[in-house]
Amino acid sequence: MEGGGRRVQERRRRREYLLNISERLFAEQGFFQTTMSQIAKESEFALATIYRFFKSKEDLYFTLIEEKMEMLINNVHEAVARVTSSIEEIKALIRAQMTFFENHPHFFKILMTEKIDLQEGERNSLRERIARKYNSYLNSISEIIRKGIRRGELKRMDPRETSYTLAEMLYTFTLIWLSHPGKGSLAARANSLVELFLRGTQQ
Amino acid sequence: MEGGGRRVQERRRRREYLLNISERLFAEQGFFQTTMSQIAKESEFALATIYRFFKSKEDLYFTLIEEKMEMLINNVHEAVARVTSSIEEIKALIRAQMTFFENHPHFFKILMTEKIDLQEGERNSLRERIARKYNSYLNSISEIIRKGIRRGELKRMDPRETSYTLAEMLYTFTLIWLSHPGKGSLAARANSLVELFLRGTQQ
DNA sequence: GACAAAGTAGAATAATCATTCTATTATTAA
DNA sequence: TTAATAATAGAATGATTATTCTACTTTGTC
Repeated sequence: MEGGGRRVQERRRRREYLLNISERLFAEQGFFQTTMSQIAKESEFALATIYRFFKSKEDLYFTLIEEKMEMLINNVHEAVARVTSSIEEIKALIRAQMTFFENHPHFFKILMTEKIDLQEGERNSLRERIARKYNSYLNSISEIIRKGIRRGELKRMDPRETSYTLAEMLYTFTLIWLSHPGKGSLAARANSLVELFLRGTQQ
Repeated sequence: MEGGGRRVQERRRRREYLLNISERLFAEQGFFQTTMSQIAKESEFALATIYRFFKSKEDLYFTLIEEKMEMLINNVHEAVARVTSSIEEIKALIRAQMTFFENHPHFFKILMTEKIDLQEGERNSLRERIARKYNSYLNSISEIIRKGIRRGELKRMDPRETSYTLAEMLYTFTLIWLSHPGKGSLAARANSLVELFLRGTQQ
């Protein structure tokens, strides 16, 4: 990922920059309300230059989602691999994701926007690639839950339903935390979520 | 709501029909990919006729969301009013919503699409009206949670965070249930959700 | 039957964009 | 230096689409 001569590296840097600018605009305004000229203006690239990096607006959009999603999945995998018990795995999973979303709030917003379409199967082939990736991400959460049940650390319940719910709870906490900044640390919220997920709300 | 002469009633019926067709199209294709001509063709109304009922495409879109949201809120309020304990209120809330989404799956899809924008404050004044309504809906859930905590039926926790989470869990269960039809009854799923929310996942 | 209101078809309008094209200007490797 | 490669500005293209307009038809009311 780091290799290549200076030419190649600079090109990669520019591409990265373009992706970041686009990510912000897409997050703030949505796909259809963001125009290519806007991206050109804000990134200070010429319109034609953008098309040297990406085939189309859709290509740009889905590429940025795919690359960030890959980063997220890797982060989660690494964090989970460092611990052993299922409970610890769940905690690691939650913390890794919250940290990632904290550092990439624009991506979080885009992911929340796309989520519903990723679960249903849209015809768009670019979206399908991402949908597959998103599902593999959900499946890896399911796997953790399933293992927890097998080990007797968790109750017997539908692993898919439970893991999707965990993912959504996590999004909710992240959303609230992101939209009310400065109120306590991220880790504190992570612990509340773990509590809620493991032990529920009843007195 | 039922009054008016035949003229008025027929007009209302046509308006209703138009809203239903639009709802389906918006749910299937999203706001920007759905065109007014498409709505005209599918509803068998003339393009100009649609503009007799609604000022603009946005007006049509937001009106349909607002009216359905009002129905949802009313249903939930009525269901909750019939029981007394907090636990029963939560169960009633969950069942009422699931029933509603089961009967209005297109609205559910649209609501999931808009949710993220409703929580952040978009500039659009039509959307703001809905955002207010959506927040009052979330607040009424918060109120139930808060009361449960006060009564000692629920643990002490952040009521807003907890209630938003409950709403999201509910959406998740509904989404899974809707996309895998025929697998057991709705009520059964409602009970699983209640269990998960109240008692958590840990063995 | 005759006037008014509402509905219709379809063209006209006007704006917006994604994408491509052209001609010009750096930048680089040899 | 020089040929090639990439970047640029900005206009041209081509398509789409929300909205309005016009002229015509239906329907209901008196």
